[in-house]
Amino acid sequence: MKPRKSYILDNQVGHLLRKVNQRHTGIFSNVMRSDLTPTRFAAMAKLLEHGSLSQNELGRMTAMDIATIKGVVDRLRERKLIKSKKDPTDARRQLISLTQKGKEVMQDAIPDATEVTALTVEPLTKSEASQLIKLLKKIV
Amino acid sequence: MKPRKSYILDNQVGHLLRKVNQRHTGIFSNVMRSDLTPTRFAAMAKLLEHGSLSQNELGRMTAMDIATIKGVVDRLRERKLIKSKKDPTDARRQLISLTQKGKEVMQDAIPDATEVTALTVEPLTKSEASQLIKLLKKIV
DNA sequence: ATTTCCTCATTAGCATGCTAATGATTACAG
DNA sequence: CTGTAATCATTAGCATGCTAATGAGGAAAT
Repeated sequence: MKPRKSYILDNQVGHLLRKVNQRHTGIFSNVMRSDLTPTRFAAMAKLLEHGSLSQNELGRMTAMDIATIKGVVDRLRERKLIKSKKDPTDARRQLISLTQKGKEVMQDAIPDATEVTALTVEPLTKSEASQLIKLLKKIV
Repeated sequence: MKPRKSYILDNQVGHLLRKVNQRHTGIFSNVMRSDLTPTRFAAMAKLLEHGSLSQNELGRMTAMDIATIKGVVDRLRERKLIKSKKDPTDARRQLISLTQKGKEVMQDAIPDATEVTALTVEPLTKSEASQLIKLLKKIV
């Protein structure tokens, strides 16, 4: 009879991912000087790159469903980091873009985010870090 | 002058971790037949292993802060999967343990969870999967 | 032009996850 | 023994993240 392997929670990929993710968001909130969370930053980074996007497009690019991105957009708009207006060519869409203040915030935030990444993989060698990224990309 | 490397969100470890985590929780909710989320399952797995724990201990073992574990414990108790009683030797503590129903649920849930892990790393070779776990453990 | 289908956005509800404030109890130092 | 510190649990508030239901608007076929 084959003995059942015991289930060790701390060896499971899912549990490890959750914990590593916690570590990352902790580092993020320590290092980031602006009032940005990882998701807010992600949204703004995509807006910086693409200029103007609908909420749906922004959600897809940042891997947030439409309900989640709406909350993020609402809070960024409250803080005057983004603005939205009706798409003149499609009345269903809200076109979102960075405000001037939003662009300025991103100038500081991007170096901070770069440091967050460095600190997150700090226990790894350079080669291990790029291996990790390679493996993560493979299972995204 | 050194040109600043452009910031590509999709290359950042944090963003990748968030997306891989999403993938994992999606797989989890598809595969798991019981009404369990990853955190509920984690709590029950630790209780199965250790028998009886205070909320604080359970939180530490599952990497949940005390506010989060309380919500999880409340919902598991509502579903009669765990029970809690005052610690007779320390009036501050709530001792949590699995109910009989909770133990039975875990008998099905553990094989499901094992499959969740397998599906999550399914795009990787065996060697890549264990490399990933090794790297994640190193930065937890 | 009408029907049908698809897309976009909003909303409600539930769950996870954090900080901070509070109160109760225990442990420890003097 | 008493005052102080530490631990445990609860609560409130904010943010992320999902599903499901709804409604408004656009696209395509006949």
